[in-house]
Amino acid sequence: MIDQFKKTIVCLLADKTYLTEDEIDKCIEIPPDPKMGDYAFPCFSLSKTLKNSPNKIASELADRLKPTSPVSEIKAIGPYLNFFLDKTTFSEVVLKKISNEGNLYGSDTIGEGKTVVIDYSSPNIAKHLAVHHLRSALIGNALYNIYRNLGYKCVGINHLGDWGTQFGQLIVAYKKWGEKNLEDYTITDLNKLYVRFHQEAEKDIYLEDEAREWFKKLERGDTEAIELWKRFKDISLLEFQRVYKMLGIHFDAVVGESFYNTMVEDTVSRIREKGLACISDQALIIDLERYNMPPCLLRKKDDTTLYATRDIAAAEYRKSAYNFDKMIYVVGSEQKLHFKQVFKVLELMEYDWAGQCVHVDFGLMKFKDGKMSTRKGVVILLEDLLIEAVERIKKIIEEKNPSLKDKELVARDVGIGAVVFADLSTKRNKDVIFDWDTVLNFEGETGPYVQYTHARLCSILRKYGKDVMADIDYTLLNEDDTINLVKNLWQYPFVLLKSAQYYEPSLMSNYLIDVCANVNKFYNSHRVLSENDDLTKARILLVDAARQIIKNGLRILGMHAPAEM
RNA sequence: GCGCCCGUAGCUCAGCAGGAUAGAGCAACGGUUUCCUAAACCGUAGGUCAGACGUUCGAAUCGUCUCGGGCGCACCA
Repeated sequence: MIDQFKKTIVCLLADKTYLTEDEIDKCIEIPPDPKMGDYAFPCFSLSKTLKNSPNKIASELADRLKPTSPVSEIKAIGPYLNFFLDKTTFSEVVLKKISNEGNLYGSDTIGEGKTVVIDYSSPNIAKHLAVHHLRSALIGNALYNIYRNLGYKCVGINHLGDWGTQFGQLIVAYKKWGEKNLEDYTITDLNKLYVRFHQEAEKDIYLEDEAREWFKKLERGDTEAIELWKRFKDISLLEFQRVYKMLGIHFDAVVGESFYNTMVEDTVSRIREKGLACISDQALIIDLERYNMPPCLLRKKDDTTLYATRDIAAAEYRKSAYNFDKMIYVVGSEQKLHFKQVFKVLELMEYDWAGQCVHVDFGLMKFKDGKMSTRKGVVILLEDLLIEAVERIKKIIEEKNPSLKDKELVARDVGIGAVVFADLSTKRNKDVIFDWDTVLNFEGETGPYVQYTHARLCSILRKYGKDVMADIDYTLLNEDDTINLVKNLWQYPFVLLKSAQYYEPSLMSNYLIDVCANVNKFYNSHRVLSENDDLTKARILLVDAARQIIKNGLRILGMHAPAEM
């Protein structure tokens, strides 16, 4: 979607300057203070070519440009040429558009006919989903929603870590210390085995060799190994599913690394045929020294494959299965080098789609006193966190709104929403320190704040009880804070586009905070339902539009927007 | 050692394809409820944008270096 107001200004300027529309478009800014205007054109760059001071150029342009609707005034303020929109026309265009498009407002068609594959969550099996698994799942899920709203066909893939030496480790641990019948095992039991393996392996150096031996058996299809592995996987999936459901995370395909086991052979052959591979220290590698990278390992000296090998095979498979236009890997930044290597190998294999692969990385989640580690068993389980959040919300509901219906449901929406929003509200490349108080804070810039604002707006509309009409007297929406809110709502589609462009859901969560701050300011200083019918109608339309934007935005982030809370 | 990321208020963060006086929230203090949900709103206080140099009409934003923190660098994923 293009900003039609900005477009008008660009056209006006293109007519009176030497600059192209594109060049002007890039320069146009929004002034820091709305009193200065709605859009601004800085004249610094023109001052060089015109050999005149920017202030003078601005005032000369102000004289030469005639404001035409929707522009009501063009004024030079210092070196800036500032444009004022006619408030009435502006509000009418914006509010009518939102009213007409409703749930679809902000959607775009730029992605029509294109497919984007998104790989997210992708936890290792036999371990609990813990808080540090949140980021990949939530960022990936949000990107899925963002791209889908822009018209792309999305394929969400949960690339389970269900293959690798660690399953050799688990088999060894189970055979040595497994007490119960495997039927009765839970993920907690598996986790204990895993932790125990690493404890014992520090004392017994042969344990790792034994584990590698079992993984080799697994890769060759040994019945006992497969049997155990399958059970481990079933136990894990059952628990994962429960947490994904709570979080509202959706996948189109849950396909683990093991799935590519049969394809790895062919992948390796193709790489060898291209003459890319060589043997080094008995391992099969691709030397990447020319590209300033350490080698990419395809096969260990015991002949088993590594995750890089499987990632290459998976990429090939996904290209043939989905013919994507873009493939996004939502994986922590500690794997940056890995993906750089994998993408380079795809390029060396002469796949023209290698450039369509993107690693959307994100910072580590740590505790105050260090990194979370499943190996040491130092984690907070995701499910525990979610349950705790819901419990705390329940208490607050009892306190503030005891007569609320569907308390359980609302508590879930708000409690889980708080966790989701907290995670999505910092830029993804920053490391985050997990802190219960921060995640479970429900005041200020939080998920509950956004949901609460939405609920208040719904409440007004409920009390109003009539249909919302778009044919209102737009001159009534002329106060500063009202117009600011309308301007803010107008930005939604551009925020959505930018979130996609930068793979950055936090742009959306920060935008929603901004909208809600404006809504609450408006709410506190203007009475919506009043004796004045025309004014009521006008404000109701604005309330409904704001409600719609918040709802659309929350949906993008993967959150619910309860009508009451 | 080499490479990548981060460093903005006491804390958590926004602002970073250079632009007009560096913004929020939390915590602190003070105020707002006969009125649409006070999970809200308003106000006070809080800053050498890690530091230095450079590019520029202009730098929190770009470049170089230093310091501090994180991550990665061949048989784990």
